[in-house]
Amino acid sequence: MASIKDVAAEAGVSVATVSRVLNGHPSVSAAARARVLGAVEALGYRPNAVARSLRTDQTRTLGLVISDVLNPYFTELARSVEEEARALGYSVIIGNADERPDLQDHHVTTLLDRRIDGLLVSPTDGGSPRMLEAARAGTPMVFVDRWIPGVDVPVVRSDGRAAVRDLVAHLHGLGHRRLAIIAGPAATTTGRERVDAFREALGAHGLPLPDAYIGQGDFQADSGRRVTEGFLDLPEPPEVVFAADNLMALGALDAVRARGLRVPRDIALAAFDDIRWFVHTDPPVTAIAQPTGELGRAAVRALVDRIEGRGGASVTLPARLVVRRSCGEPPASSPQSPFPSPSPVRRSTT
Amino acid sequence: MASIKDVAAEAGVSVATVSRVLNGHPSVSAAARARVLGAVEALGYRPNAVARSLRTDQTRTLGLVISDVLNPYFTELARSVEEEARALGYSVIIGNADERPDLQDHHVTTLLDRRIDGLLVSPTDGGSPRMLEAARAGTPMVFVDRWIPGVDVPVVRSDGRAAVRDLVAHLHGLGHRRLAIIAGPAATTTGRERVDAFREALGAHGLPLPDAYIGQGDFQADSGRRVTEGFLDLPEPPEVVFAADNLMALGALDAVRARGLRVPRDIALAAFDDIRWFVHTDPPVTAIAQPTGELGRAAVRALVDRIEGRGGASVTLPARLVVRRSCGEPPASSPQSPFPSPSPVRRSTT
DNA sequence: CTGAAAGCGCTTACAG
DNA sequence: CTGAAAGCGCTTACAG
Repeated sequence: MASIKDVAAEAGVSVATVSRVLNGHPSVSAAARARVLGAVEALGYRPNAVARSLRTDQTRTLGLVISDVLNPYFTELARSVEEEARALGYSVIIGNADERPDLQDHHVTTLLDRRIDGLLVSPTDGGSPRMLEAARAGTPMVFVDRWIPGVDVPVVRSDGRAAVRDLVAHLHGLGHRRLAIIAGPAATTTGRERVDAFREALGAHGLPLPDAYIGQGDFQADSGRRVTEGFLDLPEPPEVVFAADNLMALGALDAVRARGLRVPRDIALAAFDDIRWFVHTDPPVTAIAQPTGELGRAAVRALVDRIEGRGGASVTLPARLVVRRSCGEPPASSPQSPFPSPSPVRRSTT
Repeated sequence: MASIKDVAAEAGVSVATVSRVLNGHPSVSAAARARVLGAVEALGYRPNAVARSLRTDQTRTLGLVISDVLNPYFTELARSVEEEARALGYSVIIGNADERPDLQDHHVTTLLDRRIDGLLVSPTDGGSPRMLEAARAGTPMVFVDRWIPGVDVPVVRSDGRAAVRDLVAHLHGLGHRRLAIIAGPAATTTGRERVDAFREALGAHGLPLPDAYIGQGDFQADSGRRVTEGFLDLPEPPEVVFAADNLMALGALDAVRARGLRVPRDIALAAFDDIRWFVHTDPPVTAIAQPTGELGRAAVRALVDRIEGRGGASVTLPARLVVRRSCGEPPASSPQSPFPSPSPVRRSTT
């Protein structure tokens, strides 16, 4: 592969001059510029990004460590991250943690070894020593979706509390009183918060959240299936299951179907995170939708601000409830939302 | 960040010795090794991968350019690729082309500039000059899922011909005679092949595939919706729509639902590529399943074989039909597959 | 077993 | 406007 030396030789100038025209430095004569450009063209020369990075100490690359690529929520997040990064002149390298702290740590280490300019992470746990150390050492970093309390890093996420309140009001209005949740790992903020928000919302209606109705999942489908089976085996099974993410909702559907039961007749289902397939499932699933694309873009902007020394602040965006049919038929009489709500609620038209 | 010089100073040895212990070179005294390791630990030293790559001319990194991250098929492929690569000591950088040749070219260029050791690509088109040039210049490369005819690069893919034959036999057995297809882009091999296989299978049953029953899609959901609307507007709409990938099937479901029609009562639906949600859609969707994980792993093995000078050959794996209910109820009388088939056919139990 | 030195492909003060 | 030179952080013959 042609190097800058080859170009210099071909153009009859020094490598310094070649470098200057390549980097748009103003002080190069038109003649020299033309000869260099000609040589670049003739040789099909492309600068070696590795050498450039070593010299300039910047890679123009962002690292993104997501919890699970197989989760459509994160996949959409990753897409918007890459898009915004590209618009700002950065590449992104994605590491998939598969919800495993050890894999997360592997990717954080690899990314740091490659000297990425900044790190975007949705932590699966409280953070490995390596990650915490990087944050402390000042590596530009921002948390997205999930975060680690006590670490001084901006957080870009959505707040689902109001939407969870709307969901519980919706369920209560439908006559449901025994509500259960498939929780995410307690080691994650979203794992804890969604349970807290759910419990708080139940409390507002005078409803309890007994321990038996809190199933411990790990944000992946199998755990949703397993927890749902447990719920169904209870002497008094819940009337509604709220899955804290879309994959656990998938697992719940698997479990319900495997028993020959029907949603919502035998048990109602709702999920955190909305995905396109929820419109076409049997029945369509009521879900809480996050502004995923906006989250990804905001996270990149915050990170690039950090990298380029412009601060970079936390951002919190609201989530919203999308009512479909998996919790029972809403009263047909009411064209309006059947419960008072301070936050935007959309009744799906599909 | 500590460099190798700092470690050498801390350990009281030369950088050459530090490098040797870091790389497991045998000729280092036990004492020197211990001091170096101690210094590494004390300083929290991590080798700079950028510098190492520049010096050794290898990055231990694979590039993967996929057609669309939002497509679960590619997402699963990417996951298995990363997994196998990691097992072999490589990282992978994913580029998402979003089915756009210009974006694909952007990622190929970026990846090549970063001097990845090898490139895995599922081309969205006939290949940009840059990609073709890289292949000709001997950059280790393998095509996965889709490929470019005439380019001397191994191809790892699955052959859906037999499964498409099984599908058509299934549809024919159910009494369907007017079968339509939502095709992928003609610029892609899978786009062309699935239509060819479908036409050929129809021919074997004496059925035509009129032009009006070939809708041009682009493997993304919106095109599936649009094409399906066109089919439904036909004076004589088809009885079955076969979507050449899962996203176009999603779009087809959108279109059918928007008209207040039902699958399979009003129109039957089948898809290429099986995804977990197809079990829970209304109705469950009959699909052709690829051995996606195995494809990803085989592709990585082939690529690493190329990189490490061990050849690296093409691999073709069979796809298989998974019958569900979206094409009509199969005759309940037959516990066996209702059609003769040389390839493995699984009747889904879900 | 060990170190001094060259060199990977760039960029960038510095001097002219 | 231009070039010679230093240097980014490593690895690896070469000599001892």
